Amino acid sequence: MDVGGKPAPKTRKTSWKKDPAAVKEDILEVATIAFAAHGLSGANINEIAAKTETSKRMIYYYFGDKEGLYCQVLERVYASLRSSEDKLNVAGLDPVAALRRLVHATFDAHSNAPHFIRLVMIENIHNADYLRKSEIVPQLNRSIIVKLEEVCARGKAAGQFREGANALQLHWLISAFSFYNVSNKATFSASFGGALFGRPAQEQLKAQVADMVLAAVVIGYDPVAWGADQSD
Amino acid sequence: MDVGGKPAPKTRKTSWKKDPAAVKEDILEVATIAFAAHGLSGANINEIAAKTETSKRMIYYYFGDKEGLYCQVLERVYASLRSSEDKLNVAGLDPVAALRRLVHATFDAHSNAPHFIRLVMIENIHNADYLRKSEIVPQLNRSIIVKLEEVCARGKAAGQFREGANALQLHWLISAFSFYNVSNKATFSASFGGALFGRPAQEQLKAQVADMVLAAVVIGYDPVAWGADQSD
DNA sequence: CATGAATTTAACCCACCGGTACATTTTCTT
DNA sequence: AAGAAAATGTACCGGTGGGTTAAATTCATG
Repeated sequence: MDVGGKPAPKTRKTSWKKDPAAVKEDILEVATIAFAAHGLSGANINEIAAKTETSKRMIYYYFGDKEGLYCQVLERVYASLRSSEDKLNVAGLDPVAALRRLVHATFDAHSNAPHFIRLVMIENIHNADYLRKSEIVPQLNRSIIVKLEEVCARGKAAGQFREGANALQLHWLISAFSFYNVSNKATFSASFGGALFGRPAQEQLKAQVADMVLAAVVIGYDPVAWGADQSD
Repeated sequence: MDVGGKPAPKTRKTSWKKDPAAVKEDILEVATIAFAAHGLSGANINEIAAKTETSKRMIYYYFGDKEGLYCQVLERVYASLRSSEDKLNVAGLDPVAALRRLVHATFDAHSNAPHFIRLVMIENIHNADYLRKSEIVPQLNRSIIVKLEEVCARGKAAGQFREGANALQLHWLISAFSFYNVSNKATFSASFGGALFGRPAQEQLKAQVADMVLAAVVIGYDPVAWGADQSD
């Protein structure tokens, strides 16, 4: 009955909010930070609840248990990163420029999404047990592959890309750089110093990485960034 | 009596062993697996103790507390990986071949050291707080940089490598591939399928990665592996 | 306003687990 | 043999923290 859906959820009458969506969002926001900081077993539900506008009981009311909360945090953060990737439009660009733009954007997106990185690290510690249960994540991830496939196809059609160029492998390559750069910053710095993680070094790294990817895919590409400054 | 120092550790008189080193090793071995599997907070001391030849009491006797145990596990696993790297001798090889060999070896070493990978991941979750306290790890890590520097120097002297080639950046590149390939296997497979993680695909990936690194560093290098099979 | 469903509060429970107390056994030294 | 020191066994503690119980409050609806 009544197709129009529920009455606009914004109408708060007197004292209470009765705004479940907002409460859930609040919990997810806090939980994201907590799980990203301490992991699944390391995060503390009481602490999470304390930083919330609501109470521990509500966490269990809406999410069932700790794992349920964790799963939704995971899905939310995946969706957020992929949506930031989707904003990128490379359809009009020359394939080489498009690919370079994609590499730069992925590198930056990872740099700017530390919560995502940490949660994926944590999920890998758990052998992706929770991610595998998700129905939305695999679908989310299609989009980046589609985008790369499209660029590859155009590059090959233009005779610029090698025939072996492969979207999945490309994504693996680009992700490896971009992910490791954030995920292993702590141990890498502890082992070798922080020289690579300052502003200029990161820009140079980004340019070099793009150059490497292009050199791998583009026929006769002549890398320029290695040892030189390069901007987009 | 007896010459050679302590009485051969095998001579058990009556009941006890009196072999603290072996007991510690046993504990570290079990703890490595446990911490790698569940993380610092996730691992359970009682469980670790149960899988040991000895008792929980001994863990605290030798390692003080959980964190003390974790730290020694971490150092042990770092030492193990680096020592496997040290076995590799590239001094006699042409710089290009030497670098390719180094990439391949690093890739394989990471593939074959899942415990190391997981513990480094876990340590990154903890912002390398424990690694930073270690005195031996930074020293261990010098050796790989030294080796790369030596190859770079030879490559430049021979006019084969770009002047911008830099050992630290190279190590970062090589590690990024090799590490990500193992660390993110679970989530990557969950997201995009396991196609890249079978035997042949891994070999191809390894060859392509080596090709990319070489293309970045070697003047006028013409990549061959992208899309073709290539062995070492 | 009565009713019942949705939402929220406060107090509580209790298993688990990191860590310890204390006694005891074995080995080493002399 | 004796005593010190190292190594080990056993039993226990107590707080932490995930999860629950039951009752109260709010809101939509008739």
